[in-house]
Amino acid sequence: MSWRKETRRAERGYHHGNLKEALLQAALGLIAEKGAAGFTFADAARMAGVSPAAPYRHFRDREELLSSIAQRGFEQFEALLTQAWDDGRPDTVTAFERVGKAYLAFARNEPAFYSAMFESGLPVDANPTLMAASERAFGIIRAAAERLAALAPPGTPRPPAMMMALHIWSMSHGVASLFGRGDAARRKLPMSAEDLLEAEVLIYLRGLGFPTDRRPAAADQKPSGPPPVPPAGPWGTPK
Amino acid sequence: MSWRKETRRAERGYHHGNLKEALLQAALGLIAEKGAAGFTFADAARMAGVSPAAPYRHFRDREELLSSIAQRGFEQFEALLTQAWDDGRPDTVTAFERVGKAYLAFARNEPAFYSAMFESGLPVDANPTLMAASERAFGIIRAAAERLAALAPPGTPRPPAMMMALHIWSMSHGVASLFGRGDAARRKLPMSAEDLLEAEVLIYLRGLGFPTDRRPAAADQKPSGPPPVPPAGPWGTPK
DNA sequence: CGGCTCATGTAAAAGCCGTTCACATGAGCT
DNA sequence: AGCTCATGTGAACGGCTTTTACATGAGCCG
Repeated sequence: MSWRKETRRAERGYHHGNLKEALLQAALGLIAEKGAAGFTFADAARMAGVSPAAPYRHFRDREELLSSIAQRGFEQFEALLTQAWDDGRPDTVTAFERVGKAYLAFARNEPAFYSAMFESGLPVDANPTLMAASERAFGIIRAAAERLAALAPPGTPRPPAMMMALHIWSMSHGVASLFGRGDAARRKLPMSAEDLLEAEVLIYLRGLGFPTDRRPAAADQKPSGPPPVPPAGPWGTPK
Repeated sequence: MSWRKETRRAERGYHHGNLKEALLQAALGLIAEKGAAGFTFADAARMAGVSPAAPYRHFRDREELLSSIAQRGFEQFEALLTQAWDDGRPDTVTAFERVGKAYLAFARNEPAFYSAMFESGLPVDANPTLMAASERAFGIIRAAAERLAALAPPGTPRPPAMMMALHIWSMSHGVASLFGRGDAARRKLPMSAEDLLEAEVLIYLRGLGFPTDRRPAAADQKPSGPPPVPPAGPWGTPK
């Protein structure tokens, strides 16, 4: 029996022992449930079994708790994007699309973090730590764009990597915000958010001159290996 | 001296005369100032010079006021998009891009409406009237995409208009959300949000096979007339 | 072990907000 | 003139945020 030294039992005595962490977890659950706006400091305290004033020993105010969550969110986000990018393996275009999908997956699987990070209205640029975490996450997208830009087909002007990164970011964020959430503000879609974004990115990359129809950028990585399943095109099979 | 029969003078007697409208205006200002989350029912009442209970004669609760504002927002949004689209004049691609810019302009110029419509977390799909207004606004983008899809270059499979519309919407929304606001959550950009979106849409359209470098789709409208200023490409002059 | 100290938690209170209800007012109609 | 009902008021309830004074006990020092 693993007796985690945690929020088990209300008779934990006067001192909680791990309140800060418990509050963060409680808040995460509450935000996922009722949105960043509906989340309540007092509720988190109640859920942790402490008085409404206790949280103030660990967070200056409600906003700082939110910031902490956003901070963690950006860190997890960065980790997820890093993993998705996987340093561009097996090939740059494939990895690039995986990053886009990871963005969506994060929005869908971690609505609380996503909400705190992008929809809570907290001033990201006012908090240097938060800002830095945000920049690091975006840095992954930017690094991926850098690699992709370097593979621009010869003869065409090379697209600025920063611009590409911003474009990919805005596409991912737009799709995630409009269609990628569990049930809030959902709209009827003829396709999944994932497919929508994938097609969008593919069309965009094609617009930059990247070959995307068959094996993408075969000269990119080691030229051997089994060819991935060739997609029929950016929007399924044209009938 | 135009004595508008409005919120002039506090001595308006027991009855305000135009409270509903005054509340909407007050709320609009407050939301623009402090965000949809920070906006307060009591504050709106105070600003209109009535007691905190008065608004309940005109709105079931705070959320209904927010809904009303979102409703109006979608209507103005639709009007703006309609005007920008201008039935595809002078040519489809130009008008299409104008729609994208109008989206951005709306987000920038009407932050309160935009906030209520997209960032307030209100359940759009739970309110049929609101939903309908939202659909009508999106309908403009969809109609524009329809016209554009019909012009797809021969020989290539014709892209589904709905998909194009969703793509354009997500791009516009993504750029607007991330970079297009006054000062909240602003990020440093190497270019304006407008230019960023324009380049994004151009690259996307090119990816669909539309000619966008010189005179866009010259065969689209009346073939004569002065050629518009030819853009150097989607991302300025390659140096 | 005894005692000190300080981080951590509590209780109470002030001020705000949303919401409701009984009541007041007066605009508009007959 | 008088009636009626939409519209506004005041007071009250419960909940939230935040502050302040006080309580507790974990960890350290001798």
